[in-house]
Amino acid sequence: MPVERVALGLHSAAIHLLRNVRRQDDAMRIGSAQASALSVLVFGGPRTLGNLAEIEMVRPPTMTRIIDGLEQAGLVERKRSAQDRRKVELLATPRGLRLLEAGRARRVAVLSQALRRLSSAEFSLLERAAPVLQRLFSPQAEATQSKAAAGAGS
Amino acid sequence: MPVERVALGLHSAAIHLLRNVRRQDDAMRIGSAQASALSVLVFGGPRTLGNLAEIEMVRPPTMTRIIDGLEQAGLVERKRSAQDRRKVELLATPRGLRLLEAGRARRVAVLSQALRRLSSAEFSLLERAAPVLQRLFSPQAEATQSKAAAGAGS
DNA sequence: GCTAATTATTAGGTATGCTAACGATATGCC
DNA sequence: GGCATATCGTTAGCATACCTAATAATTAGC
Repeated sequence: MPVERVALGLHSAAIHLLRNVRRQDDAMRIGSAQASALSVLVFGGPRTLGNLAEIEMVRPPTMTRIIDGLEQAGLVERKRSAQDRRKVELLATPRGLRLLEAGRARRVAVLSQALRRLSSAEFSLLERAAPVLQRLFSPQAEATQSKAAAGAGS
Repeated sequence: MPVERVALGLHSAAIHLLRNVRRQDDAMRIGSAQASALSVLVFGGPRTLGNLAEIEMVRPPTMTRIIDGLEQAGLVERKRSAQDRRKVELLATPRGLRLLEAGRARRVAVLSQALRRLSSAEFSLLERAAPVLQRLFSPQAEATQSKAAAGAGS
């Protein structure tokens, strides 16, 4: 079955790719869940804690603690909603934005460096494969609305 | 820079791919680190704790506890090496093997199902891209040498 | 045979996930 | 208006997974 051989290959490649890229996040000095949550706030805009928990597919108590850390680090601000005082609005601070952009640049740099080691034929192959891979499990393809385009998830 | 666009695309695709595949692992009732370590033992054969820690890119104390859990669950056996009594040989039990094969089948099924939704041109593209992607961050490409064989780490 | 290196473990810290229970607020129903 | 109920976030307590530092056991070197 070639389908399953390709499936195994893609699975293994994805694991190794992320494993290497993720090392760069250490420089941010925040955990991966924090980085992912922050990226949603930076690239997707302010939202409530519950909404962010849903997007990140974690339970509210988990998000409470993720945000605790980000707030202590001065990367995110909590603000009680005026319309509904049960809700807490979350927004990235300028410092959070700068941190995330620097991290994204580092991640892309690692990947780009690996890509530059390829022959031009191999690179062109990946260039055409990338959009197909993105569609494979794109949020639109599923019923669930998954984490947005963020570009920094974990 | 097309290189960086491809890098971003591959990164995002890898995140979504693994997120979807990993959901299947919940059925195994063991954590992802345990599943990954077990898969190395099953598909790559017995090895020492330190060697496994290196392959999995975690520190020995972390591997000690990962194996603690697997041993308690009856999926892995510890055995002092006869040649060097400092070393601990790890090997998957028959039950560990069965569990992992069932899990692998589920993961591959999810991926294969997604692949089957592609056109034959798209599939053929991924078929050729998969080996290139695997080489991108393959252990051989790095300084380390012993990490090879595994074949299924997660 | 004493010293140094290697291997795994224990101890203790942080981050990330969960459920259950709670306080504060909003909504609905009478 | 007022009470019951639902919703939102938090606290409390538990599990997994990662780390560094220190320790015990064993092997290797001189």
